[in-house]
Amino acid sequence: MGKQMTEMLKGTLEGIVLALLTGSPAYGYEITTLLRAQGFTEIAEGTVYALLVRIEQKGLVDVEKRPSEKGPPRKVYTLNSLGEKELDEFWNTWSFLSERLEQLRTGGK
Amino acid sequence: MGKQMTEMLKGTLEGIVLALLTGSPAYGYEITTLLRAQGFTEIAEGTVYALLVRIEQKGLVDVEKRPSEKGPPRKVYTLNSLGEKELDEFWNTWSFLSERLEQLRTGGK
DNA sequence: TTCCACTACTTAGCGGTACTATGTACTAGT
DNA sequence: ACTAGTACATAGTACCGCTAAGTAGTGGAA
Repeated sequence: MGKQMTEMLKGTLEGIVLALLTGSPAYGYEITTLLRAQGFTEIAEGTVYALLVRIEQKGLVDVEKRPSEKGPPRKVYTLNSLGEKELDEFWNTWSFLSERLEQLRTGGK
Repeated sequence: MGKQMTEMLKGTLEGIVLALLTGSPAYGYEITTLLRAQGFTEIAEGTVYALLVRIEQKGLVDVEKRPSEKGPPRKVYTLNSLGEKELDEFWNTWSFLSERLEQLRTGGK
């Protein structure tokens, strides 16, 4: 992964994962493949699992363990109300930053 | 500063400063006030100076010391060709991330 | 049956960046 | 003499993504 992207993902990756969870619960391995399908081809597996531990400890998601047909049991994450609130704030923060940057790019000093 | 914003600025603040420097050189204190005027009201002074040291050491800017009418001498930073190249890459990285997030926000799973 | 690939999760240690807090130094106004 | 504003510097901290390595289960190829 490029260094720029690595740094830029700090703070946004959590929002991306929370956004992925809206509406449809998912488990770690699934989220990793989802991210890769979305273009984040170089996201490290460990990064995702560590992030999931974090958002679980922050109480943003509910977790349920389910058996898998092929491999160890899955940990399925569901966005809860606290998580939705956090996601809302994320979008606000993102919008602010995004607007400033768009302004900067189009020459608005 | 909100924690979300703090994390999200990682990787983008450098790009923002480089963008601010395109066309018009500036010194640290000036850059800090410019950032605050753009809405980044809680950017810490120390953050900016540390960032300037970094981009100077990476060779992205040229530096010139100029006396000030009111206070210690200023260090004026000018974006050089390497800096412009870095800024280009920054915009590419930003565009990629921005597009993915916009897609996520508008329900595109 | 041994080996490999895929699925699925975990964790210790590292590097980079923004923040906190504090300090230095110079000028001008009260 | 004191304060506010200008201007820069830096040691220490926290957070987060990456690297690397591991554990555990299933199924197919050799």
